[in-house]
Amino acid sequence: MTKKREQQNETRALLDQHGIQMWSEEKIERFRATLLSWYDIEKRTLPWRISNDPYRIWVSEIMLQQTRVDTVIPYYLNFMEQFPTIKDLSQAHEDKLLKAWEGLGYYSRVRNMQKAAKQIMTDYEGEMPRDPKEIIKLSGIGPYTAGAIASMAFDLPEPAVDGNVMRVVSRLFEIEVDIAKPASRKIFEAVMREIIDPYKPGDFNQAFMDLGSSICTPKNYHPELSPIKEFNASYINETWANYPVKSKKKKAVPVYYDGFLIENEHGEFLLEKRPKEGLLANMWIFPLLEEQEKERENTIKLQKKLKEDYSIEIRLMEKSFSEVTHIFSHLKWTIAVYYGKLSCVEKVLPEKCQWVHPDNFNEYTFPGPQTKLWQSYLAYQNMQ
DNA sequence: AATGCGTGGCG
DNA sequence: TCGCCAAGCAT
Repeated sequence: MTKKREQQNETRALLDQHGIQMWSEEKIERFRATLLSWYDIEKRTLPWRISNDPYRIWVSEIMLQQTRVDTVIPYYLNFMEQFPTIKDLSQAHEDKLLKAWEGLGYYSRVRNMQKAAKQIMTDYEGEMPRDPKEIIKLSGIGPYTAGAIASMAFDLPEPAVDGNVMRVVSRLFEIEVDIAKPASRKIFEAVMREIIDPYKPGDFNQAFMDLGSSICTPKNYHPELSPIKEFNASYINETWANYPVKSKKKKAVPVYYDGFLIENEHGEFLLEKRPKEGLLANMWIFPLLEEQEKERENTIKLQKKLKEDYSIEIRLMEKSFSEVTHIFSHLKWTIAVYYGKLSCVEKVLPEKCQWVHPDNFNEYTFPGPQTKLWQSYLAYQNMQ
């Protein structure tokens, strides 16, 4: 038995197991033609669609992970200008990379991408490997991105299953599995392997993305407007409101901080570099002290803590002048913001800390909460 | 498998 | 205001 036949038997078994009735070969071919002719007319012109260069496609796919197209475009143009080749990326300074990513979120993406660029330089002579099994070994590249690169850059009939594909396919075939579960991805890959166009796999995959973001949307969905409505079982059976099945996310856990804008006699503020792993790794932020409760410490206690943790002596204002909130995927920060004047110059700051003048803030990479803290201070100053 | 990891837009 | 989302991956 050939490998291909073996794989086909496996995918068929998976489909049977979940009660998914695969289309006839004739229907599959009609579907491909319908979808691709819609895509030919309606496809968006995007900066990463002007060539099949695997590097350009790779960068776009990493940026687009959990991120909207409109947000990505300016970052993408800037990034490609600063780091036009895999070699440039592999040799870049990490601070410069992080700065280019500032505001995009999920910052480990860019560190993983550089790690992968180095892997490509050493293991693949500076060229993206063509084999999906090799592509997926690269840092930061998972099943979706590997499939996207293989199909778009190398014309290989590989599925690229993301949220769009799961949503569209679950409606097409009335698939009941919960798309929030990691294990569900394999079901959708099996379907896509059956129906993907072997001649235009890249366009086929991208057509699902464009359809998913324009017509087959999560909300305000109008199946009657879809170019593939005649293939859509949930439309024909009027069950489309039930798909996709998706369990709820847990809500962000509240965390409370006091944040400190501490100014020295040169008009510089104390910044702290976050640890090299975890949330907002390697980014710069004003000192924060965590509170157990929403209840705030008094000024004396905070001054004492700051002396212990940062070996600085300050005159702190009596009350915080504002409150800043920031919601991450899994955390909700609430920060009471204080202003303080350095009263005593200490000999040794902690390694992670620096005094920085606001004129030079743009040389440092700030995460969202840090930007909000600074904005709240500027607004407070304008009130005075 | 479940959790950690950002941000901005929208109803 | 808040919940949900948008082209996922590492661990």
